[in-house]
Amino acid sequence: MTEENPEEPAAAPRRRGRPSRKAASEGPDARTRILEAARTEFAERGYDKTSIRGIAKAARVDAALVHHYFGTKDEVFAAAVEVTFEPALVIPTVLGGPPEGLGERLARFFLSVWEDPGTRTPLLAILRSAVTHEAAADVLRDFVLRRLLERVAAELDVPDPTLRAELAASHMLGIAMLRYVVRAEPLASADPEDIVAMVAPTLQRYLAES
Amino acid sequence: MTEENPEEPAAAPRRRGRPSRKAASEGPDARTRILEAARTEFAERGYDKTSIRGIAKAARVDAALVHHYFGTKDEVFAAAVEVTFEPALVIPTVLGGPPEGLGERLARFFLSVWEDPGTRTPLLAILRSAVTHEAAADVLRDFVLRRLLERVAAELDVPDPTLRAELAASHMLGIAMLRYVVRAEPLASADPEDIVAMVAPTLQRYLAES
DNA sequence: GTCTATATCGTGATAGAC
DNA sequence: GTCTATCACGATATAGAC
Repeated sequence: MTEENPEEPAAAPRRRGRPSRKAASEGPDARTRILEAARTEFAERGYDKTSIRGIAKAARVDAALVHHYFGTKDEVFAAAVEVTFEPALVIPTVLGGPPEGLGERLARFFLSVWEDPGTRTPLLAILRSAVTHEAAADVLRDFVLRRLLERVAAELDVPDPTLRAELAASHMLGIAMLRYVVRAEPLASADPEDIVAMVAPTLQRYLAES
Repeated sequence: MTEENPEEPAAAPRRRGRPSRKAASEGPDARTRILEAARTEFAERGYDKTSIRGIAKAARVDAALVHHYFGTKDEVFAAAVEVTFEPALVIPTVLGGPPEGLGERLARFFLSVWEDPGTRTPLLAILRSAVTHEAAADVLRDFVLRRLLERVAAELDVPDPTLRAELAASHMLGIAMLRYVVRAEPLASADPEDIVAMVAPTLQRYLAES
């Protein structure tokens, strides 16, 4: 993991003549590269172990440039995990439709979000960091949980809707931990649809059954 | 008396005259104090943010003494979370008794372990560290999960027993995350028995129902 | 046994040259 | 805009005095 970078498209064959001025800055511009590098670094290492220098190296820029664009490390993190993640998006997808399919729709939506690397990376960054970094824990509590749970809970016709919604969330969080963070078998290699089939009835009971 | 409580940084009033040689070594001996301090430090801050100096300060000893007794930081961590946690203990308690009460016994056992600070602290240390520190993740995978799950799974009379046992574990892990690590409401303040009542049927379904 | 002193390194952040 | 140079700090770990 020294020089090669995932973004670099297929090691172009060695060109002759004078090197292009853009040789070291192919692909997206520096700002975007920094943001992407920050996301994957925070996702893989968590907040504490991620360094500005490490982000800079992954983005193939100078460390000072990271500060120049984003300021402090906290601000880099905030920018990296700032999720458009509009919670409204989940409402029609999951809550719409027949109530008896709620658990299955939620389980499938949850897994699809985590199976897609594009959406998984910032979530991993938040999860890996929330355990020790208070600002990340705030993001998890206030955005991922509160804004989402209170909307879901508002639609439920059960006693203790917020507690039930949170228990459902705790199960999904635990699955994310074991499957994507700790990578414990057999869950880490299980077929997503098998997980959906097993988990859906649980979510259904929490959210729709009294 | 909490005179040697690590949370209270030695609030002893400033004494006059020549310091007693024992002033800094009241209570348990240094080795025990270091171990206890290490447990709470790792539990509260996670592996990365915990420093040998911090442990030494909490234990009111010199930092070099920590190295002298336990070696490197990794070895301090291993000693701190080395859980006697005999998995055999859980077998009769939980698996014994009528099968239809399995979920409830497991839920109650799980919460009792986490509600007791004595058993919670090393588990918190493992959980907070496993997210970023590979050695801690190994402990979580190999000891807390594998040794426990494979015994439980061996007793189950359902298809996919290990996957089902792990799904049950994922739910409990998620509850531990939200209640004890992230402290998200309303789960963080919920009555343990209410949680048992809600979660028991879920565990029951995973472990005993086909 | 305990602690002082230190070697060595990596961190976040800033100032300022080009 | 980009990068060099540097500051101030705290980390692990060790050598060795008493």
